[in-house]
Amino acid sequence: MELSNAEEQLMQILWKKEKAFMKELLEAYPEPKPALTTVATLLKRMQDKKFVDYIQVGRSREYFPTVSKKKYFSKQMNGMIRNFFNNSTSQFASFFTTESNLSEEELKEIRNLIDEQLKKK
Amino acid sequence: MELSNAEEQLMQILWKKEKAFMKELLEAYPEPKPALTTVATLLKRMQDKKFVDYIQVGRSREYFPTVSKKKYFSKQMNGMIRNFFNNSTSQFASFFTTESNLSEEELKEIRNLIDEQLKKK
DNA sequence: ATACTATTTCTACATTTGTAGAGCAAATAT
DNA sequence: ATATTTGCTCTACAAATGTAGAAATAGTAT
Repeated sequence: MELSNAEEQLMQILWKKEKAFMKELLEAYPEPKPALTTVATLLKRMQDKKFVDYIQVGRSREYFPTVSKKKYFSKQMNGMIRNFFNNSTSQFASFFTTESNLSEEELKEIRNLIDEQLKKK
Repeated sequence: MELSNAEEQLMQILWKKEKAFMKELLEAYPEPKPALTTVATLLKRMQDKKFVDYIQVGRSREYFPTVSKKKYFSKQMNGMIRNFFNNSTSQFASFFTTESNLSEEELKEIRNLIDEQLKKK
């Protein structure tokens, strides 16, 4: 089961905070903030989908993500690469390299990263 | 307005074919194929959303995408980069370079592409 | 002309999603 | 102890989505 948009937005907040109480989540929302019950509903659905869990701290719950941002992101990326590049990661990389309008500095920086990766091989 | 999942799947077919008649679209679907009317509904909604149009060819319609795959893809990518990398394309590239498990050959290939890009600057 | 075929459009309906009120339980302030 | 606050669960409801039947349309084969 995937996250809906509203759920993903809340996930972003949770990932940023790593863990948080209801109150903090609400505070983290930009205006116009949703009703507390709206967030509660989203949290519950996210728990059902196994993306969020909590620990009871005193009488309140501290929520936290059970799926790392990195892992979630990777899954999303793989989905896109599958759909748009026939599952070829390098084909995606090519497209990205030539179409993303990176600056000279950025390109150099990435080349350095690639060199480092290559060293490890 | 964004495309829903079912709509996006149909878009992929349309992008691949560039243009197609109803019959061809249906054929392109993997089993189990949806009902023809389901595809018709999706097409109509996609027309409303301005992602698809058609030309009348004789008595039948030849559908085609009005948004290129490239453009659509870029928009999706930008959304992800915005949400996951605080809008930093190079930060995304770093992550991708180090986390994507590209092979040595692929990394070299990409480095070459980057070099070519740099030459243009 | 008549029947058959291939859409198209309308309508329908179950799910999922976005949003939030009502009611309730528990902690806190007075 | 009583009122107030916090936040959880239940319930609700509109909008979006996935899916498709029924009816209308318009060529095509006979």
